[in-house]
Amino acid sequence: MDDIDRALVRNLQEDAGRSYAALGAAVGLSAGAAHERVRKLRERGVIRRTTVEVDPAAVGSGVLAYVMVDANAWMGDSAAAFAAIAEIQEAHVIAGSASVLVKVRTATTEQLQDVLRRLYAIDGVSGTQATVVLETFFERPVPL
Amino acid sequence: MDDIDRALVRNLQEDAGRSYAALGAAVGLSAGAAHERVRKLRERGVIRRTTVEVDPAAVGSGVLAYVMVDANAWMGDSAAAFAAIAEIQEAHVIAGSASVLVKVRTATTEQLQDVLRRLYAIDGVSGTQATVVLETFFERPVPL
DNA sequence: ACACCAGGTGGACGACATCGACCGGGCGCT
DNA sequence: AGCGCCCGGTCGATGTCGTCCACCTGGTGT
Repeated sequence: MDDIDRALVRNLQEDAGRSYAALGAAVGLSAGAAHERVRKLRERGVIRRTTVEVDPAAVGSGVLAYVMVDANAWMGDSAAAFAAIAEIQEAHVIAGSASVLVKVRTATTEQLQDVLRRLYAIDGVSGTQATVVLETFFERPVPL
Repeated sequence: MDDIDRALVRNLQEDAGRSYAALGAAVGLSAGAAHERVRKLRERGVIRRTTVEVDPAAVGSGVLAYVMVDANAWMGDSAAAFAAIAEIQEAHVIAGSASVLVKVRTATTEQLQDVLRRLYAIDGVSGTQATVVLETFFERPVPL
């Protein structure tokens, strides 16, 4: 994981469709060498997968909210219960007054309310506090 | 934006490296037709870009925190000020007691503290409340 | 000083993206 | 209702690119 690897990852974050020849040229390597390094980055799990960034509003998820979930029980083993709610994009166990922080995307605020209802149905959940996003300044890849 | 488009996007979210032939087969179309639909999805901005998902811990961003930023002024035009802090991965204007919610990734808690210091330096920022993530259950693509 | 090896180069081969010519079915117009 | 237009599809040709391999080189440890 040297500077060249970091440059490769940065390039792929910008555009994963870039050719290995272009990738190599960008970091001063041949196409074959660039290919080999990227292969190893995948193998090591540094690169998890190559995916596509979607405009949430265009696919019917115009409403974004963060929900602090309070609990009266140990939530460490409840990942599956949160994953079962399709509208939840992220779920984290947090330090602080609440127990879990989830990121929710829905089409409407009514559907957001429905997600809150389903959150309450999870074992151990004692309360929620939703924060609705008014405007997203930016969302960008993991920093290097 | 019909069911076929949704299926295509779902497939590309899973693996953007999939061939157009495989993509077409998955939705009952020829490679050419699949290619054309994906091209239009990009053109329309439904697909913003094709990128690579990176393991944050592997690139020196093992600490994740959400920070509620309080302000005593209108923050609507301050996107650039937040974008200038490289460790900030997301920044949203929110409804509620705080003004802005930011997602921060750093290597250490010391660096997190430094980010908080730089947040205070932004015009209009009057306070911060950081929530450190202990464990991430999951992070997944925008739901369809 | 020598041998080993991780990591790089360049070329060959096959697969895949990309484009164009052609086709069919749905919709609006007369 | 009939006609023609056009969006969106299939199929096939072409060139680029990913992928693999054989060979090379510079650094490291004994």
